[in-house]
Amino acid sequence: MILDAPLEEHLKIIRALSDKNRIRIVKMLEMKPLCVCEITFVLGLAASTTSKHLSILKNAGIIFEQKDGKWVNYHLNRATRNPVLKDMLELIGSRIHEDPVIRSDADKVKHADRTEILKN
Amino acid sequence: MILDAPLEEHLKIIRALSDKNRIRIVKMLEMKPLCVCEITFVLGLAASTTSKHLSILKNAGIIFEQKDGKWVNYHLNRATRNPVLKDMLELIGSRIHEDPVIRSDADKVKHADRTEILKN
DNA sequence: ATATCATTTCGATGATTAACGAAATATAAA
DNA sequence: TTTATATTTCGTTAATCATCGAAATGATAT
Repeated sequence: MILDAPLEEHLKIIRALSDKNRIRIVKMLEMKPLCVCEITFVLGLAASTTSKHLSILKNAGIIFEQKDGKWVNYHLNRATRNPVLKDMLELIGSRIHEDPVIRSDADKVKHADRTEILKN
Repeated sequence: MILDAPLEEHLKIIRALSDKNRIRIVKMLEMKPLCVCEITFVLGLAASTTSKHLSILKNAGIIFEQKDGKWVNYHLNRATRNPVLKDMLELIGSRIHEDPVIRSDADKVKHADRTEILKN
């Protein structure tokens, strides 16, 4: 895809990643694909808010969705050919592991599956 | 500098670079140090607005200032030891040259010095 | 078909932010 | 010491944005 406004395309990606909750989502999806309800559970937001964040990330090409019946699973777009996105994902992937919020999120992702969430 | 909240520090840098005019500033400073009035001239903003953008970039460690009499020259912080900033500067530096806005800015930076600006 | 559950869309609200012009600050020139 | 110039600070305004809850949509299970 050749663009005549690379700056705008850069900004779309950078702005999508300029929000704390959206970075948390990306870090969670690094572990494995997750459905909206799992992400909502970990972030502690309203489902509609999570959905909005996901649409922003999807729109920037950072994640993609895969429907599975009632659920919509979101995946990190690791296979992107967009070099800017590639670089940004690498940056985020390699340098934020030790943050306490990210650690705590990772723990929740590990020990809570979608069936368990449904009980609450 | 060791941080206990790497996520917040990342966000400070990413958010500083999530604005079109601030990316334009960074791209201009890649060429050479510039004073506020030169940057203001190229961006076509109020001087106070430019000053605010510069303070955000400075606060994120992306640029630094050097006073020269009446003028304040801003420099790109190329020598940073912050790996996130290093990566972000590389990303912006290597991939946005062909944008028409950036090209036009570069042209203005090349052909207009601060003495010429003062005439307007 | 009806009820239930997951997700998205919509409309409203509060917070953040980019922008401006005017006033304050700082430095240099006359 | 005035005057002029460069920059920053301040207060305001308009736009953007994150958030919520309610309603709409889509899919499964009863």
